[in-house]
Amino acid sequence: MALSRTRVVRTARPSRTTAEKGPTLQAAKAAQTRARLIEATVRCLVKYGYANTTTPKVAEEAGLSRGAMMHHFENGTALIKAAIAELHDKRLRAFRRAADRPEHEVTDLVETYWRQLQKPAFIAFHELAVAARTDDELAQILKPLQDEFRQKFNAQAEQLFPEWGDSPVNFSLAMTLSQTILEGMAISLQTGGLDPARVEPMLRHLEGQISALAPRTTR
Amino acid sequence: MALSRTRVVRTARPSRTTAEKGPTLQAAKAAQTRARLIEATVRCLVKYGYANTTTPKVAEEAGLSRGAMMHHFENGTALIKAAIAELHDKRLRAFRRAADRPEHEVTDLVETYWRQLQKPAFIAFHELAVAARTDDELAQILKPLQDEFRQKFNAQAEQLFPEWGDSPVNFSLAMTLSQTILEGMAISLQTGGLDPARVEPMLRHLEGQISALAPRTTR
DNA sequence: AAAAAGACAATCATATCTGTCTTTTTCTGG
DNA sequence: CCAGAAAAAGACAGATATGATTGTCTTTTT
Repeated sequence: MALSRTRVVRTARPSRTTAEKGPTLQAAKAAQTRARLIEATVRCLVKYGYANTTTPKVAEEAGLSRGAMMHHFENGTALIKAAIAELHDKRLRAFRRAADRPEHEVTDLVETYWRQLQKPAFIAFHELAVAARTDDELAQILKPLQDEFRQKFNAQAEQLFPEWGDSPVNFSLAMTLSQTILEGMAISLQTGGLDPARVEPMLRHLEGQISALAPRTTR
Repeated sequence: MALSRTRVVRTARPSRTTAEKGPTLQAAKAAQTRARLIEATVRCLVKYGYANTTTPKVAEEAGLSRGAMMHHFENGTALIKAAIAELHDKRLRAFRRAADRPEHEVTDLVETYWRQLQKPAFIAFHELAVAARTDDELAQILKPLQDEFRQKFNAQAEQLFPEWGDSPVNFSLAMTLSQTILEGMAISLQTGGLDPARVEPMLRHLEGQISALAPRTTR
């Protein structure tokens, strides 16, 4: 996609006259089309990778003409930004949903996050993260979101297992361990050719490690 | 770079008549130029990423004209292939060199591989691995090499610490654990925004884990 | 010294992506 | 029912990468 090659200072579409009248009606369908375009963008990120996610490809994936697409997102950059926001919200939403479940085993953290990482959203996110390494503009968008995610990840875990508050060192280690192993496996599974048979043993080992690091072994 | 868009069946350069006479001549300078181009390619992979590693960029990085470059590597694909082979050999060489050291602590494996992963070669390799996910041709080149590396990695470790031969389950786990954690950290350090302060504790924890998995705790 | 081969440089033609602009179609509300 | 705005489609020009071609100079080889 190669974020923004030109820096045009176009005024954002004025739309809806000056009188911000009724909340809206028919134009709510526009939101649906925007959502469709965003989903298509994510699909393209997974199928073609960031570099080959071009505006024609996204339009085709969404079943729309490129012109129509540019009507909803004036820029290819705007599309990527919207997709990133959507991806980020989805990750946080899925996490909060999982945290609301009644039962809370210490090792649930592992299983829940691992399931997360199996979804296309993570592949798309990693694709963006890799691209951001050599794309400053992308990096500036992504970096804060990554930090926020890790922070909320830890906050969620801390809230879920308050008994860990006494040993922050162990907690920090358990978090980094979980994130590194699980994300590392997810990436290796896609790119590095990690043997899928090795996944289960690793998950169990990680669970054992976390239990060992926990102040009170819950099981 | 977008590996090979056209499939030309060009005959390989005949060169040096039929009589394979003198083994060398002054045209060994060509090899030097080829090496320079390959190094430039790796540098570009690190600086610009795979997608933005274009033939003009490589030529510029090497201080050569694009035409001259195309003389040594008829294809952009050929250049990438050569760079991959070089990267692979370098990884294996560095590993064998480390294995030849006199002292062999169990945890040396961790330190050695971690040092490996800090070098640009790994960044370049990961850049290629990610691109290969959505590029079949690249994947076909890379996959066998990745498998070979992991196999030799394990073989090296097995040879270095023969006492592990008795418990293959633990050995397998230790290997996967090491590779996943170290590679995961290296990637997160570049893309995911892993806090560098977390690296040291993780290394020590991993070393502890490996020692615990070893049949005889060497220390 | 002549001829052949290699190294290097410059240019051309094609394809694709990008952003912008113009035109057509489809509503929606007075 | 019809003017007007939003949505959709299409057309266009600028930029860039790629492979191929051509030409020049240097270094071997004969």
